[in-house]
Amino acid sequence: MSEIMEMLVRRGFLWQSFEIYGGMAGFIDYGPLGNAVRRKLENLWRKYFVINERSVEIDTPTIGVEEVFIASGHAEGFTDVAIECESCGRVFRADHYIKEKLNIEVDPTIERVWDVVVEFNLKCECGGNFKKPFHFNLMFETKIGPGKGKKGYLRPETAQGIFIAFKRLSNYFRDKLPFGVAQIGRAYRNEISPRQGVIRLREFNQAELEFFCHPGEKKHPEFYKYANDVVTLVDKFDKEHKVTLKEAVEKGIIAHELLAYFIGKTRRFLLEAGVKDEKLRFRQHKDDERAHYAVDCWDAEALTSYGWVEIVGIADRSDYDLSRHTQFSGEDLSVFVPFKEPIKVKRKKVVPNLAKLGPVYKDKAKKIAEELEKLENAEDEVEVVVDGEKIKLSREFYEIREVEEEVHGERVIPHVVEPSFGLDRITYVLLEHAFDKDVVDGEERRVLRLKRWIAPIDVAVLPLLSREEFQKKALEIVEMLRESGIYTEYDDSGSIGRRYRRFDEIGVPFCVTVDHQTFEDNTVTIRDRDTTKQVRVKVEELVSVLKELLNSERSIEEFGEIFKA
RNA sequence: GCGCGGGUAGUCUAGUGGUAGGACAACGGCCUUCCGAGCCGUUAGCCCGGGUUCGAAUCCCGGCCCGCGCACCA
Repeated sequence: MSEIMEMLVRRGFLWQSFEIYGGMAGFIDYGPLGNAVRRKLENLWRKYFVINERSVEIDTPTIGVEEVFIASGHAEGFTDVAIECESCGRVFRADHYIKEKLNIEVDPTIERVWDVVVEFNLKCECGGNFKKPFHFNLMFETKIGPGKGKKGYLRPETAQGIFIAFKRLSNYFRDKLPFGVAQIGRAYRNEISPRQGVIRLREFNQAELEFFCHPGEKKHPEFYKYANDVVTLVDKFDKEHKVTLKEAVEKGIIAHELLAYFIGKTRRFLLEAGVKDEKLRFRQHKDDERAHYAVDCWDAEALTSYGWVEIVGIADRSDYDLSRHTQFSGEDLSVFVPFKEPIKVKRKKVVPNLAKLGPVYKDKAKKIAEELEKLENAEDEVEVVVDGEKIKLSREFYEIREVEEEVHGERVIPHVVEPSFGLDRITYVLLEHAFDKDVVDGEERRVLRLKRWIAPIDVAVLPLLSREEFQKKALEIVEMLRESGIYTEYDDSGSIGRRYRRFDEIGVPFCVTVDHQTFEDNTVTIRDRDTTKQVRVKVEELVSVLKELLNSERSIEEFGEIFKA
């Protein structure tokens, strides 16, 4: 295990789930410290992608009924079977491969595919033999209700819950595009081989924003905020660019402004959380790498000990999901978009001649007229269907007129741009990027240089000596800090140096020490995790000073004289 | 899912068939005027199951987990 993972497990950030039963790959527990970091990260995400966006946050079930994933495309081929070559290792979708090579339609079951492979002695393109076929759908299946139950799946992304509820959400926004809907929650993928610590999990935390826009207006009014940010981009041809987002859009590296906006916003978010700028890049998916729903996709990637790791995916899903759910549910998921000015449109209109229709068709004449009016255009003879009866009408029963009409808007299926964040991976990246060593008084020190605001514990209060009067005073200060909402720990075990190291290792930004001078002038020292320097401040000012320090990256030296013991 | 290598206290590690040992950490005490000090004491371990054997941490089989490579990652 890497040094950082060893520390994270030992000190209570996270560990493997189900340990006492032997563990299970792909699941982790967040311990006291890791949970605090992830929660704080979630709140920062809310600040960026909900509060400071035209967005709302919802919460939908983690189990979805089968229909959802048939429509979304996730279940497609859940009975599909894959075959893997034992010499070159390539994997094929079995039914497709058999159709292509043998022109045989085969039931996609492991048994049938294997029969065919054996019977026809089917080989890989490289000449190698195939191993026994296996299923490759990665969704967890479940049954809803007793008995046979209804088939459901654990969601592989939070996004579908948003698309399903689109009509309600659009109504909430009074059908005004653009708008965003966010969801933070768990998602599940039954990975074949979870690896790399927390990087690939079977149950993981996502924060997703679905930002719905007019297909012709993939822009954002606040793009100017990030337009001049210089970002590292790797395009789908593996070409690296260090350019401003404005240039990237102008040069066509990024397809449109809205994607560029979210790349910029994502970058600012990650930097504020503590991802190192020099270890961050945005990489465009290659054409064969994109998910079935995406037309363009940029990943934020962070450099870690595992290499470059995808931590955010920013995809243009176009109208894929809403169209599919329209098609499968029969509900109209389009939005009426009014034009700024009604436009006048000339078109041909079929006008029934009731004076002729009436005498001939009697009581059916009215219905025939209604059908005629629905027609877009007409030749010299048309056929309409009334009450199941086909009726041919010649030109004398209607006129074709060129008319000018006012059109006030159009119905569009919105497109959606989706920034999707893997919170577990980001949390890990923050911890790894913060993990550091330096030398203090000739001895190596491990220190977790988290941004102050995201540290799981704000302050540790330490009596210099484990004597009763020191402990009593320190505990009074602990109570004072806790009452003011500062997450405070107390520790009187071991020498002062040992305790400083303990809190350095888990990233506590400040230690407050009660020493002899405290009893003379009611002052304590504040020690800075990153520099190990100390300043002396009055106990009365401690809360306000600490709050200011915790909400900024200001130096402790602004708040008191440097104290040298 | 395939191949290779691993799994001994909280962590790191010694132990190739015969009483499971150490270091660090943690906890209690003594000491102690600021950066992993010292002394005394305490807690705590052979991944799980089966087999071979008088006897298994050790050898064999299966499983689980971890690392690396391949594949997968919608």
